[in-house]
Amino acid sequence: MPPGSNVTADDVAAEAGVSRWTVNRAFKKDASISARSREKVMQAAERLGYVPDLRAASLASDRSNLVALLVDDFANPHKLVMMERLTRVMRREGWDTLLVNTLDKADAGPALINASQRRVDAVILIGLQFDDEVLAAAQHARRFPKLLIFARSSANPDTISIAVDDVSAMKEIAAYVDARGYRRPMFVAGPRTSSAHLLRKETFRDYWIERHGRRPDCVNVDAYDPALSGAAVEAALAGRGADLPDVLVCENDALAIGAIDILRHRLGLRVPEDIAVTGFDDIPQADSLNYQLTTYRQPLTEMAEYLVEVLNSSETRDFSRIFEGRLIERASA
Amino acid sequence: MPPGSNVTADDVAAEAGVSRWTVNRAFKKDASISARSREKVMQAAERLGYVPDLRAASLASDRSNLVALLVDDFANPHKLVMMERLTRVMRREGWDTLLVNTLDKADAGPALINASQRRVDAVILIGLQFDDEVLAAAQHARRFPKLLIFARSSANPDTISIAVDDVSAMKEIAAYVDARGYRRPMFVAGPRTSSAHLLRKETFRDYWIERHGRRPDCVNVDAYDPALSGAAVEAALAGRGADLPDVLVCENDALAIGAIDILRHRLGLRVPEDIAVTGFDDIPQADSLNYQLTTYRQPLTEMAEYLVEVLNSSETRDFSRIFEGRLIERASA
DNA sequence: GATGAATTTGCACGCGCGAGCAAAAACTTT
DNA sequence: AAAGTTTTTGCTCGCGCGTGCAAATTCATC
Repeated sequence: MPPGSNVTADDVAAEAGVSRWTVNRAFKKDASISARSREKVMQAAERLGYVPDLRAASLASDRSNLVALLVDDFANPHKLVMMERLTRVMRREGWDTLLVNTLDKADAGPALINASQRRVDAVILIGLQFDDEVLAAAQHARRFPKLLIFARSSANPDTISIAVDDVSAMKEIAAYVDARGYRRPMFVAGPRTSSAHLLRKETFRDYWIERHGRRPDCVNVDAYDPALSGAAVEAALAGRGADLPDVLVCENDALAIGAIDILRHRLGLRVPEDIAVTGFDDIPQADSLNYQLTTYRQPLTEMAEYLVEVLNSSETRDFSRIFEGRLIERASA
Repeated sequence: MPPGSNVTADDVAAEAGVSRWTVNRAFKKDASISARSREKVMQAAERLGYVPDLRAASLASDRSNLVALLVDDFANPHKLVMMERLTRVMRREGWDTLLVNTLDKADAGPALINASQRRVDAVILIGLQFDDEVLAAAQHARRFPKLLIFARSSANPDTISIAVDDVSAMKEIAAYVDARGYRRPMFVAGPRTSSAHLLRKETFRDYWIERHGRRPDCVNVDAYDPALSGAAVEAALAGRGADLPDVLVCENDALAIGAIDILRHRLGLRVPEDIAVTGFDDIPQADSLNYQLTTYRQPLTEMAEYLVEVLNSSETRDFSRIFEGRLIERASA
């Protein structure tokens, strides 16, 4: 079947002895059509190898059932987990996913325009949030789609955020670390982008200041990349002699894993005996024998299902919602 | 800008004082248009927030510039690397990516139909290949797109395979292991799917039989998932007492990493002193301090660039091509 | 079997843009 | 400045389907 020869609904209509509209109705979920003619149509379609053209459908109906997934951070294994969960749930509900690699920070705007040209119904950011400039670009885009932030909280009223409560989650981690008797924590933070991104770090800091009157040490990493995290931690600990922290509280698992590798293999320290480590996300590796990382799990499936609800809804209210995660206690802290 | 109000090329044309066709030409890369009117159009477009509608363009031109990326194996970290590389290169050249989660084996057919409804110009499989049944479904699909296999060789004449030479790569690994003096290898293989998939395993086996007259042990894992790999290796080694292999030759890094974790943390063995391990793919973790995995690297960027060439070409010859990879020697073997 | 209600089917029109050609405009050449 | 050449612009028609309504058919009821 060469690319040129397109079977259209008209062909199927002729084959089945019905009108073109009946053919297309046969492929709609709950269209007004009798079982008998649907059957006839389906058989004819099968014979001819017909499948409806979603481009045309989308053009005519002004709904694409397509969402853009913007990802800028492929070094973080958690992205893979989130992609899997999202695409699985979305596909089941008839939503397709446009994967857009936001090459770098400056590229977020063009990436958004790119998606906009396909007339996506929504744009999803996973694990990060829109810069204000990007948001402005989005608003300017001719067809302003829903802007969803998955697995990150955001205070921006123009976006819908589906995430766990960073504040209460981090408080739980802090309380856990505190209760375990650790007294010299160091926070390992990811890249500093805008506003709410710092929530976890600030929450931990505030907690510690309130309880112990001291501001915990902190190290910043430029990306959620285990290799970079390791390097940053090593640099931070170099030259401190015996004055080491007793626990590294990491903004997420990607950072934690890089830190653990460095502690063990470069600094010759044991985890958790010499330095404990906590993460966030509960990526698959966190549960591996090698890391046994104490971390915090978000209910991703539940969140993904809610996200699809939001996609399916035509209301325009603010759908932002906070989910309950839970601390996963393992050997690393 | 509410969803209903669409700015079309006509609006921009009026604003700029030109015809609609001039507007659309202004957005085409090398269209026949004067610099002056393109400038006029672009400014008008900017003012109105206009971006061309790719659905309509695709409908009219019969080219979508969209490819479907079928992924079924989100447990393998290498998928993330390949996705990044592919989307990066493709986007630069104006190709968008539809990420299709092939939920399970039986779902490959429906996934293909799904993609076909968006009239993708090509379907890419990464790291696995089409089952024969799926291929049949694809052929049946009304618009038969290019079928590409990325990072796996395939003998099927209807598909285009872009990969390294599994046979020579595995021979190189085998020779390396052999030269290092290992004599009791065990091959850790991934899921058995069709035909060429077994290439690595068979190549290693044949090499070993030829050189040493013995058939190496082998363990099969149901998916490229470190956790499953660990379990399978543990089961295979249980009850063998001191009769252990001296090297695990793994079909890829995902399997190797799971194996290493088990060897170290469950069986109390050292890598490579007690048992060495080799992988395939050179995923980021292979280079981590923790694993230092000897593995085989494919030239992914080069391969992705070639893939885009294939996409851009309108010829129909067989574009399959073999690339040169190289052995990355690290501490694990 | 006639009547009204409910279901099913058919259709005019439009979604936004591209191919390919003809008309117009802008340059060259003599 | 006229004629020829090249570049630029405008336009007809069609891509395949959805919306919303009217016509036709089927079903239920008495």
